[in-house]
Amino acid sequence: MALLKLLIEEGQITDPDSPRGRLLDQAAQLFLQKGYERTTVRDLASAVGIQSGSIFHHFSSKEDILKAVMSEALVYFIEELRAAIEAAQNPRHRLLACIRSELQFTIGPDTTAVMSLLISEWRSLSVEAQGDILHYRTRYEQQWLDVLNAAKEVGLVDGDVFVMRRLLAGAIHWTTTWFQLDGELSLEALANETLHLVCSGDSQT
Amino acid sequence: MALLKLLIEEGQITDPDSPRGRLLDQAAQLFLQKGYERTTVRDLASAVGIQSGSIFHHFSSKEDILKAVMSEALVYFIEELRAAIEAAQNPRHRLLACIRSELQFTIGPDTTAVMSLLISEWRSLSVEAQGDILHYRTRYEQQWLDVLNAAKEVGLVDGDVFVMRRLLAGAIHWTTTWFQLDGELSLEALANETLHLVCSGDSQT
Amino acid sequence: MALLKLLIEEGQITDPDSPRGRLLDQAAQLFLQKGYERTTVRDLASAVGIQSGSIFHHFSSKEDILKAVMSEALVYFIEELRAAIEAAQNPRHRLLACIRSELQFTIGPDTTAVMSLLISEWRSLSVEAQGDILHYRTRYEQQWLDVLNAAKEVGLVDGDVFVMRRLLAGAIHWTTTWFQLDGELSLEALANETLHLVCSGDSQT
Amino acid sequence: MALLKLLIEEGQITDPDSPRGRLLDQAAQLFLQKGYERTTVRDLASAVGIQSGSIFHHFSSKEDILKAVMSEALVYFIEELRAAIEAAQNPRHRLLACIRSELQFTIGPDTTAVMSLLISEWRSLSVEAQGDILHYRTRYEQQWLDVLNAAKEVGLVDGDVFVMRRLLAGAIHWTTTWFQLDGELSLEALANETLHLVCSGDSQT
DNA sequence: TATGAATGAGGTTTCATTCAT
DNA sequence: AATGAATGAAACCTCATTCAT
Repeated sequence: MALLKLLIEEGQITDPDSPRGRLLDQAAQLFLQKGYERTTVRDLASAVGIQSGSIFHHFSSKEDILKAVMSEALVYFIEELRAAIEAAQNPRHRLLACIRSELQFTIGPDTTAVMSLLISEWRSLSVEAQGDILHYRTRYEQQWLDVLNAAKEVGLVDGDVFVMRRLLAGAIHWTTTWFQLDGELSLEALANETLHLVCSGDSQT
Repeated sequence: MALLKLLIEEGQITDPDSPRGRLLDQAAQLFLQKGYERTTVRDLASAVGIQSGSIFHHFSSKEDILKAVMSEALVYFIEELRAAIEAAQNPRHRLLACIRSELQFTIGPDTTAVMSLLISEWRSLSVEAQGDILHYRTRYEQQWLDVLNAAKEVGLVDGDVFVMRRLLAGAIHWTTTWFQLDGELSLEALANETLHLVCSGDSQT
Repeated sequence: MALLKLLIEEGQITDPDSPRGRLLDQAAQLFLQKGYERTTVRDLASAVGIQSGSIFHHFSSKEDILKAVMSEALVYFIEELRAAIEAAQNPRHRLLACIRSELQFTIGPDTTAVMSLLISEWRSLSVEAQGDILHYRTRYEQQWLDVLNAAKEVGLVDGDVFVMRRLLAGAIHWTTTWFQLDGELSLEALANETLHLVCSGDSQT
Repeated sequence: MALLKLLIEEGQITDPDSPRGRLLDQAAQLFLQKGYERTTVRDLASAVGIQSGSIFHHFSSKEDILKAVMSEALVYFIEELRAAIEAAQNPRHRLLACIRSELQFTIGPDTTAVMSLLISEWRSLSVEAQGDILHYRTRYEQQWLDVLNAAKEVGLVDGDVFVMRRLLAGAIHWTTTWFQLDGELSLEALANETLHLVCSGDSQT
């Protein structure tokens, strides 16, 4: 939260109380609910309470909105992940922090829409736009790989770290289709269960 | 393959050499490549080499095509999964058979498009159509759950089987984003690696 | 009835038991019910129990069907009207015969659809086709005018016979919107009431 | 005229100088000339001088245009008829007022298209739309019936008023097919002639 | 900044008609 | 005579985007 405010102040993320920010929020919701293509600029405008023409004072095109949603989400995820990793004290905790953070992004109350969009609407971007966003994704993934490599070096996990990252990514992203935050399984428990997928670990230090 | 021919003869799956079948094949490819919404019926018609109006002799609407792609795929997956399970000789092999089959559907050369569509274009169906297709999905999932429950009874896996199925589903479906059939990792090796995610197994009987 | 058979034998009207005749019958029903434009060739084919392509063995176009329905109806109406006039014994009865006949065409059980079509779908004909059919209409109207002129000569009616014919035509055609054959008012009573519109007559000889 | 302006100011009828109003005017002309089905939205758009897509800013569908034409016409007819009846001083004059008004709607220069449409394109409305419009028609007809019943009470006419109304409606509507405003017969004379159809009148007070 | 009417390209779908079988 | 798949023009309608106000 504090981190989010900082990023807003720095101008890296749009203030959610500004018209542009409200637009981005609603866009994330609607794009996820109905899909990018099936969401019309009019839908979006009326969700925000403005006229459709007015949207183009804030964004140059509909795709520009999707790009902004994605890139701002990634900026935030990158920073949040960095902070979580830094706060952890050993390779195992750092790996758990990655898992917990990504689960949080995926199924936590505030970011679930944008996280899912990154995956579900990737093809809705033009090739050029994909290139722009890929930049951010690479930076995000690099942090995961660093943590996994470190875990491998101390024998916490073994096997191909690329494959491992991908199996984990799949398992985590998929939670969006079934996990209920208010269900019996807590996010923390799920994070632990997910950690066990890759490190059949013993003591939980 | 033999199974596929049987289903075609029984009329449960459209003959891929018929006009309707060619349409379904191309639709699966295009819907996956460009997305359902961004694929126009004109695209589809020209991919098959007919006029756009002619499509509506075979299907009553564009959505009807997507429904047919999905339901025929599921009919095939259900039968293929059943056969694979029946051919396996113990709970461990049956679970491996499930994993291998679903990996095969996901990244094997013939079915990858339709398997991915089932997930990526689910929201493109109207609610009614979703209900129709859900029928098939439920039958498919039930086979997985039966196998996982049997595995749990003999102590092969432990934990919540629903959660386990879902983590596995996520991991497997995600392979579509990264796995290369002609890469270093074989499908069989990946299946084994995936099995280890849930059963930290011992003897590989 | 006897007259109808005669006309069929003479080939002036298509035998209603032939495929062509069944097509014409159904066409009249459907064109009236749904309108010519909203009736598709497929509707028509399936009403008759054949395939849409087969219709074009009997008629060269959809409009050709409408033309045939109209011209055959007029051929029959002309002859029926002539017979009714000839059977009547004085100017008053001849006028009543005209009224009764036209009411019969309009609301009688067998001809109501085709009679209404002549009016409601007139604009659906191309200009050329209108010219063709107008021929028949003129012959039909001439018989009315002859009877009205004769009635005027004996002082039965007065005023402009053209105007009178048109007021009567309107009143009679309009019955199609409200008259119930099985209601309280008989067709004969309605004919008499209609006659009174133009000849405030006395004795009902 | 004054009445029309009032209704426009009240918002019950669209201002004919607004884009929507121009659209309605042209629609009435074209629907009558070519028929609703044969009039395309492009025809309509080009008659008004806009692009076909722009029509859908004003109406949600083509049928919506037809509905609006009909309901606005009826709103006007209802009010005009009411005013005409109120201005007349005795039952005979009130009946004449009804006849004259309806003749005016039918063959008068401004309303002839919409009046005819109400009859000729009724079947082009969906069943639901017919229900909506029927509302207005009923209110219009009730005024006629009230006047006819009052005329019957004072012995001006006799017979079934429903039948009488329908014979009159038929005769009046039919004038659209033959009456020429600039011909020998004046509208006033025709109104009187029509009145005589039902009340074989005496003194012409 | 905001509006909202207008654009115009392009989408899905319809349907009379053709023609090889 | 009949079939029914295919045609292809044209229908209604959608929607991102523009622009005068």
